[in-house]
Amino acid sequence: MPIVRQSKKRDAMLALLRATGRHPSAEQVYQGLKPDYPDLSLATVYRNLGQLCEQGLVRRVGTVNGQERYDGQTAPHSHFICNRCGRVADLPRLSPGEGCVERLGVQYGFTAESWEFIVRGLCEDCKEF
Amino acid sequence: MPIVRQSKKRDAMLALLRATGRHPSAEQVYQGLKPDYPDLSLATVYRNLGQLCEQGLVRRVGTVNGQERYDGQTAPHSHFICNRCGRVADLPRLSPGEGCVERLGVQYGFTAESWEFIVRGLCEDCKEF
DNA sequence: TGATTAATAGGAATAATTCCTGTTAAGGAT
DNA sequence: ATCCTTAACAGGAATTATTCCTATTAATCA
Repeated sequence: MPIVRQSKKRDAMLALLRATGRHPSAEQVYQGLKPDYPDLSLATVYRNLGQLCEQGLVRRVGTVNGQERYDGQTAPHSHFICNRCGRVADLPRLSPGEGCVERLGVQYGFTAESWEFIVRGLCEDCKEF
Repeated sequence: MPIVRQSKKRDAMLALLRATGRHPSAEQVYQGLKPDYPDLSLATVYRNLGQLCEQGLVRRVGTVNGQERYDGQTAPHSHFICNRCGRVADLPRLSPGEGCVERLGVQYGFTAESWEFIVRGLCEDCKEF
């Protein structure tokens, strides 16, 4: 595991992810930073997203229309995903009882590293088709 | 929405998905049926998986290593996904309190169509690295 | 200030999924 | 039973999100 150096672009990515509530895709992060970093490469975005996830600073939310979405908010919470427009919205924490996942791990023999609750449906705007 | 005709291959896909507990990918469904249906096409597998999902007979479980996984079990339950070997296992139903999602829908303005709880970590075999 | 190597751009490569064209066959109408 | 409409299909091409590769740049430490 190599040491992590300071990187302007990675810092900007994390700042963007923390500032937005939109749970952007890699492409959207790229488009969002391209104006400020004209020589930004999409490969750099993917590499840094992966690294930020490994560091636990960013979470993968799930794939929407074939594209992974990322979240810079690390406090535990859940997500709503619109099946029509692909919008990802935050929901309050929704989880089974305290210690529930741990007990299941013992029972089924796994070690839980993370868990998530996702609601899918139609958002306010898409309801009226 | 066109009428749904009887199809040997689609029936076989559904039977396979209902019989297995492995939550296979499209490719795995294809490989599993190829012996019995030598002229089966991967495009057919994808098309029928999509249709079965629309009909509510099959559920998408989530992407593991870039591949979507499918589940023929429609009774409500949750899933464990191994971060190392990609194994998907069933867990008992884990959900927030009765009516909780409905209340959130009212509060946040969405219409929920489905929800899922996913635990990720290391399975029994992968624990010992 | 120089050495080491993480970070990067840019473009090529990979691979899951979708699309397209001509053919086959399910099932209702005759 | 036979004809008609069109859903289902095979096979292969196209699309596209993501990863990989190579040479270059720059962060950090001695």
